[in-house]
This record gives sequence, C-alpha cells and structure tokens, in this order.
Amino acid sequence: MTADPETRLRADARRNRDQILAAARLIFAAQGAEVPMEEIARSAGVGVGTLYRRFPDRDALIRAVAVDNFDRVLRDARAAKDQEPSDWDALIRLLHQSMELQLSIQLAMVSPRALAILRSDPAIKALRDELLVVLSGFVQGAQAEGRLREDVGTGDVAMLFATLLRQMPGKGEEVARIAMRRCIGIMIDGLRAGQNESLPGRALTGDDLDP
Amino acid sequence: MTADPETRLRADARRNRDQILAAARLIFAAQGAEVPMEEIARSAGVGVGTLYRRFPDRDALIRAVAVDNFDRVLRDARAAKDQEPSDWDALIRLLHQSMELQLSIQLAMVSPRALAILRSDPAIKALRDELLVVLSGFVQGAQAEGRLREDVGTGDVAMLFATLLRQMPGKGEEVARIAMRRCIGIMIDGLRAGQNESLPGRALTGDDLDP
DNA sequence: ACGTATGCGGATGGTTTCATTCCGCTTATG
DNA sequence: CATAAGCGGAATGAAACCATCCGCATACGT
Repeated sequence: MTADPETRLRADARRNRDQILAAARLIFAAQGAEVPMEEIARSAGVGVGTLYRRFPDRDALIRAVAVDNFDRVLRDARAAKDQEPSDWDALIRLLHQSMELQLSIQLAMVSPRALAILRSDPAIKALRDELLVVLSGFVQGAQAEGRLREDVGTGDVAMLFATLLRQMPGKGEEVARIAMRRCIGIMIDGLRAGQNESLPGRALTGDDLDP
Repeated sequence: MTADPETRLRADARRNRDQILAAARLIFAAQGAEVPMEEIARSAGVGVGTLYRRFPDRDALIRAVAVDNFDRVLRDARAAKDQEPSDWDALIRLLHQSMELQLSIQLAMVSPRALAILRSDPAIKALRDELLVVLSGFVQGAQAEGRLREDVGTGDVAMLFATLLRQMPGKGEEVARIAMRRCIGIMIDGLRAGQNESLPGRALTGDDLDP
C-alpha cells in the first residue's frame, strides 16, 4: 500500500481538490466525461491550473472519479442488502440512487474514453465486477421472491438504466438492437394499468415539454 | 405553393439527394444532429461538396430531415389510429416504431440546435403540435379504455421515451428532476412480476454488457 | 511576525476538429 | 456530340480545447 499521497496537502489545496472532484462528479454524471476541463474548473471555483496540478490530465481525473463513484455505489448496494427486508426492496432502493448510478453508467457504459480507462485499470475493473455480482444477487433474489419478473436478467436491468440515460455507442449493434426492444417492452409493461405504485409529482402534460 | 424545386434535378443528383437524406436520418437518429457534415457525406457515399450544394448549411439539412421525419411519424400515427382496434394498441404500435420516433425525439427534445430550428420554423412547429395532439388522443383514449394507468400524461410518455434515449439538456432543471423520478417509477413498475407481455429475445446477462 | 515552500489563477501557444468554399474533372441529357 | 449540370475532395479559415508557465498570494513552521 502506498500511503495515500494526498494526505500531506496544504489545507486549501485539499479543499480545492475535493471541490474539483465534487464538481466533476456532477458534470460527468449529467453530461458525460468529455466535458472541457475549463468547465469543470470553473464549476469547482478554481482555475484550470489548479485542476491540472492535481490531476495531470483528463484520464487521471476520470480515474479518480471512477474509483470514488464505484466505491460509493458498492457501499450503497451493501448497505441496501443489509438494511432492506428483501432483495426486491434492495434493488428498488439502489435504482433510486439515481445520481450515483447515473454516473456509474456514464463511466462504464456511455463514455468511450472512460470505458477505455476502466478496462485498462485492474483496480477499477475489479470494483465493477464486484458491483455486478451484488447486482446479480439482487436480481436473482428478487426473482426467487416472486417480485421481479422472471424473464429479465441482470443485463436487462443495467441496460434498462443505461438506455434510459443514453443510447449506447458500439455495443455490438446486435445486442443493442435487442436490448432496445426489451427496454421498450419493459417500459410498456410499466405503463400498463394495474398494480402499480403511485408516481411522485403530478402527471406531465404536453405543455411540460415545451421550454 | 412553390412548385417543389427539387423535381427538376438531374437523375443522379436526385439520387444523391435522397441518399444524403437517408444517411442523415440514420445518423441523426443514432447520434444527434451535431455530427460532422463530412461523416454524413461519407455515409451517404458522396463528397462534402455535393452535400453542401444540395443543402447550403447544416440548418437546411436539419430542417429537411425534420420535415420528412415529422411527416412520417404523423402519417404512421394516423395509420395506427385507423388500423388498430383501440387507442392503447395504437399507442403501443407507435411506440414500437422506434427508429422514426427516436429521430423525432432527437430533433425535438435533445439536440439544442435542432430545437432552435423547429421553434423558428412555423411549418415544422405546426407538424409537431399536430403530432402532439394525436399522441394526447392516444393517451387519453387508452386511459378511458382502462388499459393505460391513470396517473400519467402525454408528457410522461414523451419524456419516458426521450429519457430512454438521452438525458435532456436544460428543460428547466425542476421538470427534468421530476420527470426522471417518474420515469424510474414507471420502469420499476414495468419490472414487477405480474401480468406482462413476454419480452423478445433472451434475458440479457451481466456478460452481455462487456463488449 | 516573518520567511519560504506551496499553491493559485488565468493568459498563452500549439494542436485538433469542423464548416464551408472553390475549381478542375466527369457525366447526364437533348 | 456539345454543354449545362453535377461531382469529389483538397484547401482555407475559424473555433474549441488541452496543457503549460509564471508572476502573485497564502498557509504554515519557527
């Protein structure tokens, strides 16, 4: 173990570093990992110089964000497993952590650059795999409980959320087409009248689409 | 009415023009309207010169694609209305025309540039509004039939599909947050065990996510 | 309180990516 | 076969971005 090299920063430097990471998390989640460095710096309230001093290039920043994010999600997932009464509830709870999950998905499934980094970094890859195992546990558990429909797999759930967030690049063309159809099918089932939870907020009308 | 100015093109020119439009439809649907002009030209099998001769700039191309697409979708919607036995069925059928719908959504809700054009062009705006009316008819009709859950509106359905395709830019921040929550709720209901249609293809696993 | 190592901001240079134009060559058409 | 119409793609210029550098500011040990 390398003693973490960020401990010996001057107080203000540490603060800035944290702000940069927080800003990057927000921006990456919302817009993907290809955002101009200057925008991240501005949003963090620092100059680009500061950003580059702490993270030598974009890849380093992405790596840092990715580790942080996967770690959080994994922690959340385990907390859900412990605290919720069933796998179905744990899954639902996890799916509602939208912001973290959205960031994970951007990094792991949408941004080509981030994807390349994840692949090349064994530590991150390990985190990702670990997460996938936990997720699979939820899916199979919830199915065993009779609460999750039998005809979906872990990939469906992930794809559903990924597709919800963006059309994925590449992804074998064939799988993407199939995945798309399945997502639409699931969503249509979600639209059916019947035993549903009530939705938050009010029904959106056509006018809500305008501006 | 100006007699359509594209009729008097030389045969090969007309062919090229059609290829350009077809290529642009595909690319815009998949990647949004901000794709390099050269990529569109290449994909259409022509030089950039040819592209620019037929469409003076990107905006002109977007306009042409938009008119064509809205027109198709509107036609599809009316055909569905006529041929399907219920509003619910018509809605489902429409939602399954993914490619056309995806293009509509890219143009009308995702790409900022396309959006600006739609706004500024009364003819296109009219088409869009017309489409929204038909869609609203489906939604309300399907609810009257007791097949579509009561707590969603036309905006929900549109948002659902838009969100399925991409995270929307701008959109009032507040509406976007709410819309997101509602979409997730609907999708979770779509995941519930119970009375569902069977999905096409096989269940996707975690491994399908890899490549 | 002071000296200095550490950190800061943002102007700047160099590169890449695009949109659009232009022109010599090709081809459909009458 | 003459020629108007069309074609491709190199060339041009503008814009967006990454990454560096340096004069100034600030935290921290003594």
